[in-house]
Amino acid sequence: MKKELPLCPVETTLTLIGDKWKVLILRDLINGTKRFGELKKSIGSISQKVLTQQLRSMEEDGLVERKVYAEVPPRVEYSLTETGSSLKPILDSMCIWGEKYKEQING
Amino acid sequence: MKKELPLCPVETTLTLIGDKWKVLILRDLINGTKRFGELKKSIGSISQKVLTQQLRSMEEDGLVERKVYAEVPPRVEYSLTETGSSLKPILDSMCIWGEKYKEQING
DNA sequence: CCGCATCCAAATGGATACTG
DNA sequence: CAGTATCCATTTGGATGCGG
Repeated sequence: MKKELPLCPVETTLTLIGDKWKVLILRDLINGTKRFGELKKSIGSISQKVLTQQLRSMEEDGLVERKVYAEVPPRVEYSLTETGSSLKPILDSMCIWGEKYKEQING
Repeated sequence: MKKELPLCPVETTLTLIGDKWKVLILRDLINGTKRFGELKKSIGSISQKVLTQQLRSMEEDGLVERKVYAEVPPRVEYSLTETGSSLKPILDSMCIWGEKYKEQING
């Protein structure tokens, strides 16, 4: 099921990262490789099913790399691709803006 | 119904603008004040109900200003607040990133 | 440990009809 | 023109149980 890209580039970006879970995953992986279980624990309220879905989707989009180790018990590690890492400045901007906004609200 | 802000600032920002429709509305309004009908026509595939919902939500969040003129037929104009305008750099970054991404894919 | 399959509840969005 | 109200189809996500 190939996603087709929207006409507007802003929308393209949003389609890829504009999701509550995806940004949280990105922020986690920016600090380095993590295992599935670590991600799940770190994000907290996400269900296993949804986390899997999001990771698969981001993998398809070329933002995340998935590495499976043939061990028992199994180990699966996720990391950002170069494309994924290139989103960092945007995430940082969003972070800064979000903080300012919060200040405005709370006075 | 007051929304409570998420813990992570990135998420805060995303809660406010991370929506297919909201970014499109923002991009439209960045170029100046628009009437309801203009927005609807410009965005195209959005339904009246959803456009109203999104605008109301953005108004509550302090991103958009709504101005009603006591005329017949009625005229309602929407514009960005200062807070809303301050999102422009982020939207621009997203736009640029989206274009690069598209090139990579179609490459 | 990681993830798939299934079932089910809730939220979302479109279509339509009606109003000041 | 710019909404509101209602109904309904689709999507989404949580919970649970099973499997490599």
